[in-house]
Amino acid sequence: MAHWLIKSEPSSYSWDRLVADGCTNWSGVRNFTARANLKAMKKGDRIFFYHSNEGLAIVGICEVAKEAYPDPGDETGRFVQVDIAPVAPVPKPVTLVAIKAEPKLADMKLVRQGRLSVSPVTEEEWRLICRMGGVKA
DNA sequence: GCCAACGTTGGC
DNA sequence: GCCAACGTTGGC
Repeated sequence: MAHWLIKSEPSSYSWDRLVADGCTNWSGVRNFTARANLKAMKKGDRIFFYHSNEGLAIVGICEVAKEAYPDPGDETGRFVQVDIAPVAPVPKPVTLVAIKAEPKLADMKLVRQGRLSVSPVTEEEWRLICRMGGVKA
């Protein structure tokens, strides 16, 4: 199973809102690298939910509920969306500061390519961040 | 609110 | 197909 990280500004769509909604379509991605990642997602893959601009931390874990399908909001028909559902909150949100302070996470896409909104997370990174966040395995 | 990074667009 | 201009993202 692959792991991923998606970002959202809490002011536009927060973790709390995802929990309240139970499921949502992750649309509006207009970046080819991010799109490639969306397309690679498989049902059941786990995803870190990161709050950008405010909070700056990984606050929750969600999963792919439906694999990539066309984003109806995209007039060009080139982009896709997936459906995601919340799995569990991260008890101790893992901040960007903490991630940057951890040498083992220095190569994370989140750090290396800050603007990418959908990025892959390696197995090692996933486990370490879960530990840092107090997530039970 | 500013600014740096970087991806996309469009003219040539 | 290259490259400059532009727009957007996101950390600070």
